[in-house]
Amino acid sequence: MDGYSAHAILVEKISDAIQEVIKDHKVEYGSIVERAPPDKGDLTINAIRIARSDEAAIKLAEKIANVLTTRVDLIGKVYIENNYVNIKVDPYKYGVIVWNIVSNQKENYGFNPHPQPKNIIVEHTSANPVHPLHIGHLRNCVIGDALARILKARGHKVNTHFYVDDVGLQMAYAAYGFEKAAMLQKDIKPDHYVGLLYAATNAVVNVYLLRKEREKANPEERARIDKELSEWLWVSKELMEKDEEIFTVIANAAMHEDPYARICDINRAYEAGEEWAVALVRRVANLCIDGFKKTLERLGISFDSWDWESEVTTWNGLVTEVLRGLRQSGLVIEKQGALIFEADKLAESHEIRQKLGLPRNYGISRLTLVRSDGTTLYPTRDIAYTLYKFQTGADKVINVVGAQQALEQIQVRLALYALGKAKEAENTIHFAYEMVTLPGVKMSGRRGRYVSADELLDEAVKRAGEELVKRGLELAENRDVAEKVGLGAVKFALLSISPSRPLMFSWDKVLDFDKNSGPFVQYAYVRARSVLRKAGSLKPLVTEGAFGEDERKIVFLVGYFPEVVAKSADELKVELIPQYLNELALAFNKYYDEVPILKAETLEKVQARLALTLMVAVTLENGMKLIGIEPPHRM
RNA sequence: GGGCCCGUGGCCUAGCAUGGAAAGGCGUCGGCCUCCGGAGCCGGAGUGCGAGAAAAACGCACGGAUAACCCGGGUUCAAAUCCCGGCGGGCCCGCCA
Repeated sequence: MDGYSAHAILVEKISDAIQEVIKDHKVEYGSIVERAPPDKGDLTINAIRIARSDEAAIKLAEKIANVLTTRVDLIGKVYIENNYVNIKVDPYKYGVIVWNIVSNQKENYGFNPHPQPKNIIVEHTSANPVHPLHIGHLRNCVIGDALARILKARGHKVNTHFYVDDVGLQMAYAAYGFEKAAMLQKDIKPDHYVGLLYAATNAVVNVYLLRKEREKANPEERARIDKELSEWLWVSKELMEKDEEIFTVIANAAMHEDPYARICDINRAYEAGEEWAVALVRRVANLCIDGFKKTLERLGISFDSWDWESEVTTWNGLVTEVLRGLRQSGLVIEKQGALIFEADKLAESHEIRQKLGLPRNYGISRLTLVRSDGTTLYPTRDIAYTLYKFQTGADKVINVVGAQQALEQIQVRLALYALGKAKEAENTIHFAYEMVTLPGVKMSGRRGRYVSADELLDEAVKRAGEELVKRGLELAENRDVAEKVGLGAVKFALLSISPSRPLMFSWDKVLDFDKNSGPFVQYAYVRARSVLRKAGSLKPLVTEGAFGEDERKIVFLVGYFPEVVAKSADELKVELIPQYLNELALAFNKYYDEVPILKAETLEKVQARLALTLMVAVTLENGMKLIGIEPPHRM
């Protein structure tokens, strides 16, 4: 059997058959054949949407129903309800097609190539190498990874990139801390170590700067400064409690010099590529990245490319080129030695707004490109980086970046326009996701306040292990199972909520083991595999009349999978996959409960049901892999 | 001050681009293992008082319970969905990233 999607074949047949009947009506929307709600069959056609009036809809529905019953052999039953034509597939005739495609595709089932595949770069995670990955990054990471996998399953050529933000003040802060405290030799995971250095330096320097500012401040300003100061003193206290030694060493060092001046010097020298600064900064950054890689490896997430900001934007002169181009655009002004890009002016153009999909009144502000001391700012380098991505051959660039950065992402695209890179601007997509918030506290890397990804994963695996023990499995022999289940729970939870929705973190939400969860899907999969194992030498086989009404829903759902992949990829909706998997798992669990598989009355029935079970197992497995969840063999 | 995102049963989450039957889960109550793995499956929707042997029905009281689209307008045959105006929560408007 050719083809990747039985569902597509089915829908095409239905559409062809009803062409004649609906040709007098103007159909303004994409698909007239939709999925039906539960208990209304498999597919549905809304006659009123086509006919536009009640009486016409009734007649039209009848005509459609007639045509479908007589002309589409894959359909088993058609009935009209409230102006809807509800359709049930013929479980056997349609099931054979689904079975053939699944049998051919096997571990690739779900692969559903786009007619025009593209070269796509997915940039995600891209955490600053100054602290460990925390829950927010984890949301980014898990979404980005799944997105890349899904786009590949849609036939696109995908490259994942991690942008290492090694240029900028934040890096210099961490480097300063490292310079002062390197001799301490802490025995902790390197990124956590760097995180402590970074937070301690931030606290020390902020207190230093605020005190200095306070001396020359007038009374009103003092009130504000005192407030900030007391907050940073509180942060300092927290950090002292975490690691007194680190904090003290950095605080002492800062008493004998101007720490901020030193930090700015590190920043300037690093950007200029001076050897001493490069050695210092790279040591810290690499320490942190070693830590990232450990976490990522555990998550089963890897990158095709690690792009060092310093290399791909600064030292190679690309950012200088960008600045030259922007100056020529006439949209750059100079103010006290700093360069400012008038993004707001460019955004006045209706045409550009439209092309970039900006809402009419979206407020755009100016963007400082270069500081008075000649160093560049993050968005400036980001413009260069975006160009760099296209230079490597990408048709499309997807940036998985927090929604807080929406304005910056738009400014970058406006800058591309100013540079005459309209195509690049239009093919740069900000895939925004909302923050993960902790109840009560505000997460902040600078303040050392975060729940790290490592802690979260440890806790998840620990809880999964406890569940295993409850079910009589020895933990010692099942560490890998606990790992898969724990991580599966976390990933599923992070993926099933739309990225546009803010996520209030809670252990219960992220570590769910009930329905609508990673473990639930894994469990259904394990059951299916277990049945197949028990079948021994009995092979799955589909013979005449193999599937009946009992199998209909599952046959339909399995056939629908490649459609979900296509939709998920084309609309960049990762959450469709976990939703689908939950639905299939639910349907299979029900089937498992109600219908005997190995004890079916005839050999043919047993083999047919094994075939169904195999299809479910393959689909669940492939679906889980699409979102980076590992299917366990037992649990 | 301007802008962006979010607001769906007690709680969490789909649905909104393309208007047309509001879908899952959690919780709660009650069932289902001589069966292939129970991390499962199926079903239900309140409480108190009165009279009464008891149940149903009934009456009274409280409640969101044939339980939900933040509120108010508008467009439409039709609005959770589109438009306008509010409200609530988050975020952004930096010579931070």
